[in-house]
Amino acid sequence: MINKEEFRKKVIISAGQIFSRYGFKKTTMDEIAKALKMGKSSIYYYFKCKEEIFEAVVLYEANILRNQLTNSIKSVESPVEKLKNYVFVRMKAFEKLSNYYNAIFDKNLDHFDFIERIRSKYDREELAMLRLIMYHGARMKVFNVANSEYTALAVQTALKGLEVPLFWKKREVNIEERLNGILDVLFNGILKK
Amino acid sequence: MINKEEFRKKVIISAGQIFSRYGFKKTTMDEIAKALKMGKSSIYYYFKCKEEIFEAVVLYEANILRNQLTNSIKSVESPVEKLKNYVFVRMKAFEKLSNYYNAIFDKNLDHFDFIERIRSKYDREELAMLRLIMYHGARMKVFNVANSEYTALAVQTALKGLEVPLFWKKREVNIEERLNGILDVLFNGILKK
DNA sequence: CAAATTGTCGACCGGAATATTCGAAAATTT
DNA sequence: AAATTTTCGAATATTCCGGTCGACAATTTG
Repeated sequence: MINKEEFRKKVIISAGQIFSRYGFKKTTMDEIAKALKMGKSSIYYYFKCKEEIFEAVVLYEANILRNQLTNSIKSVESPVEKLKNYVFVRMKAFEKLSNYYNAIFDKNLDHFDFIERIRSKYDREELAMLRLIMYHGARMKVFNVANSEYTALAVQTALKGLEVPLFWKKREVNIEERLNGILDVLFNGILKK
Repeated sequence: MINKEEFRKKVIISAGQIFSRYGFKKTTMDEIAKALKMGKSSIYYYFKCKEEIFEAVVLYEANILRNQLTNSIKSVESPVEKLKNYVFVRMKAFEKLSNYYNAIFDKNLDHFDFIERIRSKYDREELAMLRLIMYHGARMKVFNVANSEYTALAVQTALKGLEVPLFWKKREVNIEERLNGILDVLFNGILKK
């Protein structure tokens, strides 16, 4: 291997797929090793413990999500489209990530405080992005928002409401439907008539 | 509970969902019990062991599949449609079932010989269905098959080829695409010009 | 080349998780 | 109220799995 960092990334990607399928607890080091065609012990040369791998995976995925979101709003001009894109990409990502969360909320609440740190950092970033969208929409006289800060917060809260059924395994509920509902209400309450 | 059989069915359905998600090994009796809102020990009143539950689940699912397949070919008249329906239903089912198999093929090859028994019985039934379709198609002068027995065997072999990437976790490959490819080739080689 | 460093791995350990048992007791039937 | 069926908590037995260790292969250094 040329580079230690290089190999760590390989592990992260490989382990990420398994974690996302089975969650933290149900994923074994043996599986990760086998997926890498490697002895289990070798992995410990690159990572201190299983938890460290998980942490790296979450960090990595969070980064990808951030980029996807940024791109999704840069790719269109209209504020409406920006918001729509943002919300859809976000939901898609969280749907995929729900497995990670299911695993965490199981028991190990004490450990994994790093998840909370990532989460709150991400929350702040999200708020900034949403505020930007709101501000931009207001500037272009498409949105009717008095205070973009507060409106962004409201939107964020609504989006979080969508996560709940995603993580609380009530899969029957059609998320897409709800999402469209929220967007509909949102726009009709926000758009200039 | 009115009836022991009734309750066994409840267990089978509930456990089936968990097995299909996590496979045999990664599914715990605790999870099954919790899903049933029941003490773990109570389940042992109805089933001898975890393996017996799994066996019952597989049996149950195989039965459902058989019915779905029978219905799918009864629901249309045209031989082409019959074959198409059959193949699609079959693939859909196997996609769903792939988790069971992943779990089994992992290590426990010694146990679970009952799977092989089910499998070979199912194979024979499938062959019979396919032969019927072939025969019917020939009768209606839509298919150009000399020996429906051999043609059915060929079709079955092709279908099994589709399973491989399904179970061997090469999820990237688009199965639907391959399936359409196979059907295309199949019909153009089989249909009367 | 040899010494040092880096990387890989099999074998092993101990604690945790988990399947299964058991007896007691609740619930239901007789 | 006795008998039977069903449930369950606690205990047990067993397997699993994260992590360690030392040997050694591979590579680098000098």
